[in-house]
Amino acid sequence: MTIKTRFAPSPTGYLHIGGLRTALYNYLFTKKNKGKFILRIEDTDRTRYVKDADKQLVNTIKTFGLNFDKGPIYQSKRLKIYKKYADLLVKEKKAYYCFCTKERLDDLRESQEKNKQVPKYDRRCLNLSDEEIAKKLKEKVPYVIRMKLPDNEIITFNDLVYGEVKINTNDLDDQVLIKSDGFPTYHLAVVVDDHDMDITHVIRGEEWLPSTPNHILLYKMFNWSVPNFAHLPLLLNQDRSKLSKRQGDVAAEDFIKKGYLPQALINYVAFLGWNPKTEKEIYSMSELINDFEIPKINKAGAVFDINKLNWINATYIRNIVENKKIHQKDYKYILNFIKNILPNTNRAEDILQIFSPRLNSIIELKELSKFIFELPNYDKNLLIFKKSNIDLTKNGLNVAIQILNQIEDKNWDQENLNSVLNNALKEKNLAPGDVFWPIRVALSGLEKSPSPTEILYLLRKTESLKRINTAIEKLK
RNA sequence: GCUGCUAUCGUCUAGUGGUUAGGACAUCAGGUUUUCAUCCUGGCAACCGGGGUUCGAUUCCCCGUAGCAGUACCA
Repeated sequence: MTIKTRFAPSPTGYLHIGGLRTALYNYLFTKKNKGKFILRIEDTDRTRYVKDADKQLVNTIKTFGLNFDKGPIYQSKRLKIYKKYADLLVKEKKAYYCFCTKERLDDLRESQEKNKQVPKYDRRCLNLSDEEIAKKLKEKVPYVIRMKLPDNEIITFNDLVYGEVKINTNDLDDQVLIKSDGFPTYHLAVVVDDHDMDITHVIRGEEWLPSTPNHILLYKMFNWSVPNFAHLPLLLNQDRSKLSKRQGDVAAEDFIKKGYLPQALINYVAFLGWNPKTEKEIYSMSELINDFEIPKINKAGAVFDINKLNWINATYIRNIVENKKIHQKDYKYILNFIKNILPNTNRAEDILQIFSPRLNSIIELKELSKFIFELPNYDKNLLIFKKSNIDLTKNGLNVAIQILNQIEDKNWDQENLNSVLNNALKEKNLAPGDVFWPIRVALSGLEKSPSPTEILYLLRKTESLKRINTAIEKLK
């Protein structure tokens, strides 16, 4: 049997990082088993619909390389199908019309909570006579359709991640299937669609575990075969609550905008709740596909840790820059990113080369490279190395000016700069701290920066000499 | 409240009826270096608690405890 999975986000905005992981696991499982992966847009809540969020979602999923075989399929275009099935259940007395108003439902819940009862629908409309129903329908009283749960029945299912789960129907509610606006709820739509699309494995977040019995009941009411379920442990904030926007970025797009590489994010997110049981940490998509197995998924929620993401992203960046020939596409991606955040330079490649070892995300380049475009104000004492003094520093800078001046523009590269400076150091018997340190400060104005030869190279001759002269002036 | 799920370093995790409980991130210290970063070396750091079962339990069972989720005409 062909494996079929789906990722089914609702278009309420960005792609949540948890959603990204759900999509990823679906994708990995599907590819591993040579199945089909469907994208379905669950747009049944018109009040939460965000314009074009669906397009954004599709784009984002694609930038992560999670290509789907079919879709996107929109639930809002399948209204008739859901209604047909809901009507069928009503006809078979497996579901019923409910005319209760929102107000009554709210009051009911309130009083139940006050009396420490389980808040659930009291089935007032279950026993309406056919005449009463017909009358209300004729009067166009708004209604919903609710599923009728069996009493005191234990629903057992075998979750691929959590194992055997048992829930008594008495603890469940008669879920609404069709809302008063005619749209289906998630519960109906998900069951109808997953059946309709021959989904074999439903891989979704753990928050759905408690309502899975409702879904199973629905499958049984329709006489459909029940798919496999694999519920995924939740992604958590630092305080272990469900990952939410409150405590930092949760939109996958935001990470991309900050210069996290899609493959790094994929790599990181894959390891949140799943582990290949090896000690390898860096996995490409194809390696993930190869090693992915549902039994290796953990049960406990995982805290999203930006530190580890930073490390993985930094590792990817360094690797791509060090092996740019192998990773040409990724290298270009980074360069393009740099051109976007630093539009006023034609030195993107040199900047990347020099700063890549100190980058967690590409956006950090903006801050790190600032001094190249504008020399910051700095205290003249910063020019003097801790083991040196003002006279030695002045001397060092003057020597630097002299020898740098002799270097021709065409020879102005790191290797040459380095050897010329080192030779001068030897010949004149100067300490590195009297030459390299003050040059570096003169050029960057910073306490911490890349090495002097790197900055000299970035700044080129004219600007470098100008900045060193400025430093000498400061020391007078 | 009710129902369900979960529980190994701060974090992500590996692992076992007998282990010095392993790795990675973070952190700390040292080395390299003109600073920073990279890189290298090393250190600190965990089996939620209580009962069983057992010669022996972090591992199996039970009970607690804690955390989380669900409890919508949201998904």
